[in-house]
Amino acid sequence: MPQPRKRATIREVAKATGLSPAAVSYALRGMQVSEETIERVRQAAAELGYEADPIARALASGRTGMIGLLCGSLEDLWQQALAVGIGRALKDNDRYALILDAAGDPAREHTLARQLRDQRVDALIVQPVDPAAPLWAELCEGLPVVSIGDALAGARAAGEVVFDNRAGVTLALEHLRERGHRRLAVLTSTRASTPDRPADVHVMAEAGRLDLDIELVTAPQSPASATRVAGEMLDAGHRAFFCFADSIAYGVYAASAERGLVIPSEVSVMGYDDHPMSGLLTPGLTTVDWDIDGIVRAAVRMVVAAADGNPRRRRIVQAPQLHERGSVG
Amino acid sequence: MPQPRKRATIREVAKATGLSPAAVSYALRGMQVSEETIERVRQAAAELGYEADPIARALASGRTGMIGLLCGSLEDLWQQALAVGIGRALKDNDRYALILDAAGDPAREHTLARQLRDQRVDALIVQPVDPAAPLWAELCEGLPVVSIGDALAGARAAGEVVFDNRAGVTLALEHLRERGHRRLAVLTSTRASTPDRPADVHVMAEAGRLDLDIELVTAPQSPASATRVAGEMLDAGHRAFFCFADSIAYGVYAASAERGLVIPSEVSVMGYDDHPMSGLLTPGLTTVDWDIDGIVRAAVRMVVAAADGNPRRRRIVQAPQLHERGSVG
DNA sequence: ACAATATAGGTAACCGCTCTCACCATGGTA
DNA sequence: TACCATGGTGAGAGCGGTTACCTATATTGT
Repeated sequence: MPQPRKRATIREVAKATGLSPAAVSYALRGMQVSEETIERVRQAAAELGYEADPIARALASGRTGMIGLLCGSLEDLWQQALAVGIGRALKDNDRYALILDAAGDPAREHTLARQLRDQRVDALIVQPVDPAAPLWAELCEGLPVVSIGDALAGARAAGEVVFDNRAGVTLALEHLRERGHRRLAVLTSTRASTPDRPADVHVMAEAGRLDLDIELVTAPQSPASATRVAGEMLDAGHRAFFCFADSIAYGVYAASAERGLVIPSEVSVMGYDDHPMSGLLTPGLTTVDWDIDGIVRAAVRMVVAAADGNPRRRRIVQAPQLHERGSVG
Repeated sequence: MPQPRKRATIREVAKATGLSPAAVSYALRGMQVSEETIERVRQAAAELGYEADPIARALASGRTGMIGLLCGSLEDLWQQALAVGIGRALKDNDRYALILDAAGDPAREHTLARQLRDQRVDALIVQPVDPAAPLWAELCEGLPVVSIGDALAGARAAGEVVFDNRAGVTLALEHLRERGHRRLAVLTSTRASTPDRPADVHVMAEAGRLDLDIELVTAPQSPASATRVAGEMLDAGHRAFFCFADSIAYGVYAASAERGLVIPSEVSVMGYDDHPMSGLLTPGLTTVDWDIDGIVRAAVRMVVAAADGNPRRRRIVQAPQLHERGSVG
């Protein structure tokens, strides 16, 4: 049984002002009515404590004013930072975000994405776990989608901020090579879990080019669980790491400390993504930096434009930058 | 203009099965209809690709199945961890969370809380910025609210997981005192920003009891900005810190490193909240631990029960624990 | 065999708002 | 004087479900 809603409805406001509900609706949104009527309605609404019901509004108009944000995996600190940044930026645009977490699971991503569409979000920002899913093509029909990270395969996205991961990988591997590391442990995250894992493929290709001896392992993104994997690699004799997320690199720090190994003299660590924390560690984590503020701004600008009905349909390719801080010896 | 929704409606399913819309509605929710009919409806729904529209459902029933999560300030890493944990735990309960961020602003908290209510969330978890706001009393009428952190003043909450901050403060200050620190810089967070800041008051009281010389400063919760404040205190000669959030403590680490000061031999740092990262630093951050998993479990259990209509109305007082890791010399 | 009770499903009134469309004053134009 | 834009306004039909209430039919008790 619906709980007793004591709130005023638009009909009561109509009655109070002697207007029709329709007129009130228009007045409150400042359309098609005279200034005088608007003022009268405002007054009455304030007195009755009337506020339009967003659910009813959504049902009738098909719009909500909300923007969906579907994160790939909030376990990753960088993605957390991204989500928080986007939330704040949207707030500055008088929009508000509905944040959901796919938890790295393509099936869940599928479910939640449709759920957001059904919630009538005006637009969607997504950091796809599986950018190749047919889902996206379906979703992009009738809902502006802005993707961050990878481009959506075969879908007409309303905007894309893609990371040039090939360049990022090259940057990282070349840096490690220059510093004299030939044998590397590469800890990839579950985030790059597209079917064929293009980033991993590129890692292998670059390894060939640079004459590197690589062991590739999948690690969970949470620092705590990454510590275990990192420990195993250290015990196996690895001393140089390329981690596909800064939060994984934190695990290498912890595992090294546990074993009394010093970074960077004994162990070298390279991160990826540049989380705000990375500069605070000792030594600072050398990492590949994606300009998180720029990404946030670009994505938000695109999504707001799209939600307002004028999509830019632009693709911005984000170039990586090597941020050297001293964790590679 | 509402975009063309090509989706099947309940009426189409009714037509296809030769039943009334009502019967279909019941069947899909497994009430009042025969097994056979249910199966028939399922079949037809699957064929038509029918899925109930959550908005329409919410409008008619006043329920959504969603649980609102209103965070005090997602800038704080600990609160991020809490939010992620709650999100996952709710997922395990087949519930899904709508996450919003008050950004430490009471006014925003006010707006968003009402917005969540208007969104018809079945229940609300809140980490109040201002637990004394009259808002809560209003909200608790007709919506189960579970609060984490502080108790809601004058409101009938559906559950409370309160932190015994007095005990936590005492624990921290006594530890620092035992280790021989008499002059302390206390960096409080904006999180405890209730009008009278009870935690701060207690700090001063305990300082008196323990004969401590305290300087109390407000610091932003983001590590990067906390670094600046910490630096100023270091430059002013402070060498012992009590930080009211681990993320602030990270700032002390960074500021110390910048100045070539070594923790714990030259600088002592005490945190508060035990973020997952804190164990990964070198040295590990000594902090006051709140058993985040326990909090998540308790809050989620309460909120799910309340959303299902059987509120427990319990108050759990969370006891702090000193987690010594070596950052206090 | 007949009243009493379940049980399945139909009817129709909502939920609170938006939006199309028809209507009605105006005042300017032919 | 008749005619047409013009722009404010009201009526009413949805939006896509849910639910209280009611009617048949099947089941049960005596």
